[in-house]
Formats: sequence, C-alpha cells, structure tokens
Amino acid sequence: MKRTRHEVLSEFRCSEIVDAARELFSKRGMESVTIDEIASAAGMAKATVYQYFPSKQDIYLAALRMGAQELLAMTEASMEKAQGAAAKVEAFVRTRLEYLRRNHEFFAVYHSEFGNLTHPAGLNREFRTLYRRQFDRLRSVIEEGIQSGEFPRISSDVLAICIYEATRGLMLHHSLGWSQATVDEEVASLRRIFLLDRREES
Amino acid sequence: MKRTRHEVLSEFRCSEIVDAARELFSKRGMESVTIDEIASAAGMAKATVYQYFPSKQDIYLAALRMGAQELLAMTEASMEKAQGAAAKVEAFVRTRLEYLRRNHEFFAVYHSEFGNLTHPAGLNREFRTLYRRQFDRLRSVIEEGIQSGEFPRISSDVLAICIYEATRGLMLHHSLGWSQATVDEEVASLRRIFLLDRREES
Amino acid sequence: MKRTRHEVLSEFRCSEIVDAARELFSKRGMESVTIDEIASAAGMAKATVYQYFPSKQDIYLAALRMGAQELLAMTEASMEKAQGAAAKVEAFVRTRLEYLRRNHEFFAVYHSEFGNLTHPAGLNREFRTLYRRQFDRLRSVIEEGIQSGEFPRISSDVLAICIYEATRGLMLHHSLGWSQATVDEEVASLRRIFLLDRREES
Amino acid sequence: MKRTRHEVLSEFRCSEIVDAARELFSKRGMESVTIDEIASAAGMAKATVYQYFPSKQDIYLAALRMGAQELLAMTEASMEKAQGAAAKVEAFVRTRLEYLRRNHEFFAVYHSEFGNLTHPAGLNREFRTLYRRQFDRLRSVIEEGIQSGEFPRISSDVLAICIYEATRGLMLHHSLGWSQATVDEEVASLRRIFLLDRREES
DNA sequence: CATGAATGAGGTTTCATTCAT
DNA sequence: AATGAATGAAACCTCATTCAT
Repeated sequence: MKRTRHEVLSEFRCSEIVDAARELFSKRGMESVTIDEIASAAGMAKATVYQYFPSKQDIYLAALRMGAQELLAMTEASMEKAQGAAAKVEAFVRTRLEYLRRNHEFFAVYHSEFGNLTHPAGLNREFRTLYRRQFDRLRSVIEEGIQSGEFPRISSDVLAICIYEATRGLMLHHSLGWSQATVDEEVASLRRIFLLDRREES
Repeated sequence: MKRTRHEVLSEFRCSEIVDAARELFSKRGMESVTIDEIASAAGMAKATVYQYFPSKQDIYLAALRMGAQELLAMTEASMEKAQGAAAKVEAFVRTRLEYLRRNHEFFAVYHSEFGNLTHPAGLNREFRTLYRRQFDRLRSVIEEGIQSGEFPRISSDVLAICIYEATRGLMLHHSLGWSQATVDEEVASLRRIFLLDRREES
Repeated sequence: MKRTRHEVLSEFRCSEIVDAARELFSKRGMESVTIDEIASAAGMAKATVYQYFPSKQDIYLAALRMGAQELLAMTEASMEKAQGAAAKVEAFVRTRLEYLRRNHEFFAVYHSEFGNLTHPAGLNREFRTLYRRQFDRLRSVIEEGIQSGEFPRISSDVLAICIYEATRGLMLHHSLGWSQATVDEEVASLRRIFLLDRREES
Repeated sequence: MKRTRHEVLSEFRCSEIVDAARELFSKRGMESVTIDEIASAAGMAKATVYQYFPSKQDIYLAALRMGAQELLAMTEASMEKAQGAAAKVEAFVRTRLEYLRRNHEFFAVYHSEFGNLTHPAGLNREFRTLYRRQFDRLRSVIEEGIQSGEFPRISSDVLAICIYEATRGLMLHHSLGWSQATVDEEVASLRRIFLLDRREES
C-alpha cells in the first residue's frame, strides 16, 4: 500500500510536468523551452522537476512517448472492432484524425518530431521505432485489403505511406486553419481515393 | 562595374555560408548548430558571418529559401513542359523526388520544418508562405485535372494534400533507408492510386 | 534512565553519520562530498542526518574533533606512562604514527586540513585550536627535555615544529606508498636526528 | 610577429586571471571561489575567463603550476650557486622560506594542496609529480651530504622528509602569526638540528 | 523519530552578438 | 572587409536545507 501511495504521487507529479511541458513544447519546440518555464507552468520549483526527470530531453521524450502510446492503444482498439481491411484502415485514420483534433496541442510536438526523423541522433532510434510500429500496423492491414480486393493491387508500402502521410497532412492543414473539413468528410474523400471501389457511399 | 564586382563577392560569401549552414542544419536542426560551427565550416571567422547575415535565423531562412526557390523553379519548369494535368502533377512529384534524392542533406531541413509550425514565431509566416506557394500550385493543376476528367471528382484540397504529403512520405522512407524503390516505381504507384484511370501503363 | 536510553541511541546515530562522513571526506575533501552521499553511506535518509547535525560543517567538524580527541587522549595516555622527556616525545610520535597507520582514512581529513588556511572562516578557529593543543603539549615536553639535557639547546618552538611536521611527513610518504619503513625504524631515525645524544641505541 | 602579438595578449590575460584567482583561492579554497568572483577580480566578464581557461579546475591548476615552477626554478638557481651539500640544503630551505614569505597569499594554496596529496583524484598525479621533483632534489643533495660527512648517517629519506616538512611547518607557523622568527634564525636552528656538526656558527 | 518531497540560491558553462583593430 | 576578443544573458543542473507526514 505504501508503495502505491508513493507511486501515485510520483505518477501524478510526472504527469503534471509532462502536461505542462507538452503544452509549451507544442508552442515553441523543444530547444527554446526552458526548464524554468516548465516548472512554473506546472506550478512547482525547478528543482522539483529535476526530482522526477533527470534532464530536459527526458521530459521531452516522456511527453512524446506518453502521447504516442496513448494514440497507439486507441488506434489498436478501434481497429480491433472494425470488420474488414477497409474498415480497419478507416478506423486507423479516423482515430488519428479525431485524437489529434482533440489533442491539438500535442499534434505539433508529435508530428513535427516525426517529420524530423532525420535529425538528432539520440532521440531517433526511439522515434523511429514508434513510427515503424504504427506504420507497420497500417501496412499489414492494407496488405490484407489488397488480398481481399478492397484495395487496388499496388505496392502496400506505397499505399501505406500515402495513407499515413495523407492523414498527417490533413491534420496539418486543419491545425493551421487552412481546412474546415470535418473528419467525416475527410475520411470519405480518402475512401474514394484509396479504395478500389470508388463509388460514393450511400 | 565595381559595384558588380562587389556584389559577386558578396554573393559568393553568402553562398559559402549558406551551404555550410545547410549541411549542419540538416544534420542537427537549427537550434543546436552554433554560429561558430557554421563559420568554421565555411572557413571564415565568426564575425565575418555576421557581416553577411544579421542573425542566425536569417541564415536559416536563407538556407531554406534558397533551396525552396530552386526547387520551386525546377518544379515550375518541368510542369510547363508537361502537357495535361496528370502529366503536370507527375512532373511536380517527379521533380521533387529527384531533387530531394540529389539534395539529400537539404531534405531534412526543408521538409521537416513544415511539420514544425511550432517554432519561433518569426519563422512561421515565412515557412507557411513557402509551403502554400508550392501547395497551391499543385492544387490548381489538380483542379484542372478534375475538370478534364483525369482525376476523380474529389475535393481538390484533399487530393492535393494526399499527393503532396505522399511525396514527402516517400522521401522520408527513402532517406531513412526503409525503401529502395526507384523514382519511376514510386511515380507509377502514385499514378495508379490517384488518377481516375487506374489501368497500368503500357 | 530513559534519558540515557535516548542519549545512547542518539550517540549511536551520530557516530554512524560521522564514520560514514569521515570515510568520504578523507577520500574527496569536504566540499565535494554531498549530504546525500553521507546519508546513504550511513544507511539513512538525508533528513535524518539533519536531525543530528545542523549543517554539513558540523558533521565535518565532528569528524575532525572525534578523531582528534581520540588521538589526543591516546597520546596523553602514552606520554604519561613514559619516563623522561625523550621517552615522552617518542611516545608522542609513536602514538601518532601508529594511530594514523591504523586509521588511514582519517589521516587525510585530519592532517591535511592543517595546512589549509583557506577554509570557511568558522572552521579555522577550531582547527587552530586543535592543532595548538597538540602542538603545545609536544613543545612543553621538549622544553623539559632541553632543560634536562636530552634535547639540544635550540628554540623549543622550532624543535617542536620539526618533530611535529616530520611525523606528519612520514605519514604522508607512508600513505602515498613512497615509504615502506616500519614505525620502529622511523622512530629510531628521528631519535638520532633530534636527540642530543646521537649514538645508536643498543 | 603577429604570432607574438597574439601570444603576448593571451599570456597577459592568462596571468591576469591566474593572479586574481590565486589571491582568491588562497583566501577561500578552490571550491568556494566562483568564476564570477575571479572574473570580476580580474576586471573582465565571466565569459572572457572561459576564453582562456576551459574550466575552473584548469585555472586552479594553472595557478598552482605557475607558482610551483617559479619556486622550483628559484630553488634550483640558488642551489646551483651554493658550494657543498650543507650549503645547498640551506639554500633550498632559505629560498622556500623567503619565497613563501614574500608570496604569502600563494602559500595557502600551494601548501594546503600539497598537504592534501591524498585527496581529489584528478589533480593528484600532477601535484605528486611536482612534490616528488622537489623532494627528490633535496634528498639527493642530502645523500651527498651524508657521504661527505656533513649530515649524520641516517636514512636520507627520513632526513629529507624532516627538512622538507620542517620548512613547511615553519611557514605555517609564520603565516598563522604564531612565530615571529626571521628566516636567518630559523635557518640557524635547522642547521643545528640537522647537521652533523652542531656547534653554533660564529 | 524518520523520511520522502520540495525548494531557493547559486554554480558552471554556452552562445549569439558586438566591438575594435 | 575580415577577424580576434569580449561579453550579457541565459540555460541546465546541483545541493544544502526545510517542510509535512
């Protein structure tokens, strides 16, 4: 029980920090946010932050990991429920669009970093792994869809890249205020682009 | 004539700086590169750099602008030559894939920033403008393609996003060594995905 | 009785702390040892340390005082037993050489500090007092020895300094592994140097 | 010539820094002196200090090395001039007593560190080497003196330790204000203690 | 009493930028 | 024009110490 007491507090503090950090990171990127700011945004002293995270990078990573895992779990859950490859892919896309729309502030951190896979050596392995995990999940479903005739017979790699990045692009346009489309509209468009059968739904 | 002499030298110096900077930026991002590094990579003293650029941001922007303009010009040129919307879109995509494949180190700086609308406020406006300029060019061609029946009747916005981001994604996978496909193969796949007529080419 | 019980525990805790501290101080000096390290070496929490000592300096002083008093007491005891000034001086030297040889880790803290005029003002007074007490004891015996003709008629101050510091130097060389001489050999050499009668012992 | 220009400035700045540092170190020890203090004592900005020394330890080491080498050189010079072992040893002692008396502020740094040879791992190798160099020089002269009959037939190691440390002790007492003796008096006493012939000089 | 948690007050170091030659 | 030198402003991080359970 005591252990739990301790863990609860620790987790609570960590999430306070990560939440505050996420917000700041999303607005100004990792490098230009200071620990001082994170601390005061989280309502605690700088040294307290250092009691939970050994360095700024760790906070950054934690913020990313937390969001990425949450997203991965949600995606997985909604794909499970869907029947058929097309429906699963739709679930994949829809979950992301919705999640990112709700977690607007996270999007910037998340996707800017994942667009940045070429950069800072240290972080990369982890990010790439996270990216691959999500990407491969999508690709394998598409593969099935090709077999079942729901998707056109095209390299599943390319198809997956297109769909994955299209999702990302839609979010970007949305978050920059360039697009007002609803998730439903976006999904419908994607269906007509990527599915073999392009007839509009009824 | 003297004026010209002067300008030539100045431009030469500028490009030495920008070239050195681009290489560094592409490897480690803007924030973690120091002016000292840029200067010594360009073979001059730090203070000399400041004689040509008033601040680090300006160097960064210049690096971006230089590449972006070059890319834009090349894209425009190859689109001019192409006949028909589909061919123009293909030219757009192909030019980018080829250019970025040749300018590998530039890719990271360039395209990663566009997921990064989160950065120092000042840069954003400029980035967005560069992005929009290229994006709109693509979108307007697609619009024509929809009219002419070459592209499916789907929101040209979404189509453009998909194609633009798909291109970006292909590059990313390529530059991470995840994909070995040739430009031709990639373009062929995209044709079959996005064009109305999905029959394979002969 | 309860009071005693209480005091015993308290003393026990104090010595746990001081022992741990002494070991660390001897290896790395006062400034670079942290309370955290002392606490964990003593097997308790940092805050507990503060229940027994109000500050780091106090721990340091306690470590010094404890050893110094022990040493002083032993020195005094063996001098009491000795007959004649020369024998007393020999007892003084011998006790120290043996004690410091046994308490190797303490040596560094103890004797190195007395060259250190550089400490936080507070410590100095204490150090000097400790030093003087021991030094004066030696000097007064030497004085007697001069009267009794055992020591040459030379400033007792200088003689005391020489003997005191020679002892220190011997320890230093020993603890750096530069000298393998036994205590007996060292004492014998000192006798022949400082006593009036330089004939070798039988 | 240009090279010289540069070197001159560099050396000048370095010595400004080291001089200021030495003074502070001698009063308050290495750890409790801040770079800020050193900088402002040297009349320059903190960052300037870092242009000449990469870290505080380096300043400390430089301060020590500089003094130690100066002292070594002076000692060597005066020993050269002296004829006979006893005279050389006297020169050794006298030079040190005089030098340290003139460079009072340096003594604390110097001798506290050399009394501290057991402590901080990093510095030690260098210091020990410096110590040995001086010590061995003294010992070899004493060895000669033993052969020539000027010094008693006692372990030259022990004799050297005694004389070396006696010198140190005399300085300590002097700098604490415990002794008012002149260098001449001190040297005279040492002669009568350590030389074989104990008759007073005329 | 014992301790986990919190923190204020610096410490060292870095770096974009300016100055003076 | 080119540069070596100088610097202010901060950044990250540490640690002795206090608080609250």
